[in-house]
Amino acid sequence: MKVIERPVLKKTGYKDIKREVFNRIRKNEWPPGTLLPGEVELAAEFGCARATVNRAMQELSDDGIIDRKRKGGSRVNLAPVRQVTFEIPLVRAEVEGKGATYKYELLYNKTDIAPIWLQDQLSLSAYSRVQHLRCIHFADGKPYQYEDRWINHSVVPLASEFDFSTISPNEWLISEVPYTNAEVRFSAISAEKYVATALEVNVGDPIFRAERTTWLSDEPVTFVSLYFAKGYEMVAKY
Amino acid sequence: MKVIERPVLKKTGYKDIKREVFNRIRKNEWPPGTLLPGEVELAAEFGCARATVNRAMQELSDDGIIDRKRKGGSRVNLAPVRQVTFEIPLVRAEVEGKGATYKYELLYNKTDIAPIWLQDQLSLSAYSRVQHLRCIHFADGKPYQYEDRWINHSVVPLASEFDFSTISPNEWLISEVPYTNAEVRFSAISAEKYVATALEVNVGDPIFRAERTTWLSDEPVTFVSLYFAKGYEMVAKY
DNA sequence: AAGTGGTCTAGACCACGAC
DNA sequence: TCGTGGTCTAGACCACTTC
Repeated sequence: MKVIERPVLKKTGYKDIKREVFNRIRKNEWPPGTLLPGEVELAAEFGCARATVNRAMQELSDDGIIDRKRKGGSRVNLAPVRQVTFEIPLVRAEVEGKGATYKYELLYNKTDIAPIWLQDQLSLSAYSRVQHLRCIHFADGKPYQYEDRWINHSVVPLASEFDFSTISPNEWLISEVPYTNAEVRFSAISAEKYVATALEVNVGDPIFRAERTTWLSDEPVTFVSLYFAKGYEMVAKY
Repeated sequence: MKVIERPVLKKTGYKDIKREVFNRIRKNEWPPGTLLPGEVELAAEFGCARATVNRAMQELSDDGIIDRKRKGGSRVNLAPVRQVTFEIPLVRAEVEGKGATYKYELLYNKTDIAPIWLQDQLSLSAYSRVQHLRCIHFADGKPYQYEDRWINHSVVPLASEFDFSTISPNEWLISEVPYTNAEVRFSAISAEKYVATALEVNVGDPIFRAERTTWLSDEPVTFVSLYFAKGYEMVAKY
């Protein structure tokens, strides 16, 4: 008589523990507020080392599912802090990712003293020299995104010499000043004349706008306003 | 003579390693594309166990700074995939967090057969019963967010019995059906009459809208459109 | 003061994937 | 094939916090 072969029983890894704990939480076996068993106890239950349990619980904590405190133990979060994560691709990558042809065009490029509002925005000293660029990104020949950017020359002096007629400031900056900190603000605005013209929409049409300020360890690098074409949607799953 | 006390020299932890490696990358000592030293080598350099280096490098990988492959080693990412993370709080918490007084009002509440477009949106079978709610959230007495929600009764039948006149469907659902999957879409739209009236803005004004579809393991739970008051901004740092 | 999570170690085995 | 990262272990010490 033939013995049915079974796949070898896999050892419980941290992922298994993470899934199992999460399931118990989701099934309300451990409702919000519950004090979970300690790491030692869980390790005993799952028959593994404490370090393995620790990793699983750490990740659940990172994911905002549970809250951990020394001595206090781990508790199921009362108000799960849902967080959405968006990837911020290069415009070019975004356009090409949709299967469209990307085109870029420089509209304006001038270096001068920073206007007052920008000094405020970037905490610049008076008379700082900044480069002002305006450009537009196309998808299949149609305007996709209008970009209005200011670059701080005291941090990125090389910008003055670079030819932005073929490479967009976005792309150049990423290669030149990688790993910056940034703040983004998304909002809905009404298209004013200049933007409306560039994006080929009517004045007053609703526009999805992203404003981003970027620093290289406390030094302001650039401020950019991105105006998206009509119908643009920013999507995320979580 | 008094001896200056120094803090005891701390051992190098995974955070130190992470910071150090990141600094070398940022200083272009290890430019994008560089093949980094292996974990064993780094462990030797930092005088610690491989596991410690491993944790540091894992996090750098999670952060999108480096790319790791078995046998291939770790490389500095060419195109750093920047990602922004937003927290999605309860409206109430959001309003109160701004120091404003929160108020909620139910405008509409009716249960019926799902309209065709919703059947599509949620992959519902025909004749599914859904509850349609409209409500508005105030901050200091001013309209803050208008909510238009549909709840799938076959997943959350209890919704039909619940009194939404004081507790918003948002809050009730989170307590009732926690840890769901969701997809959000943000866009800028033009206020049509009904929304404009509710938010006390002019018809045609630009509105920041979030649409969210929620599932409880493949079962569609709810679809909601959130319309934010004029001037609303969604902010994130990264 | 004591219990819980945070972190490190030294060693081990495994699995992927470049060669 | 075989080097690299992925993961686990058993034990240890430490630091934070609540009691």
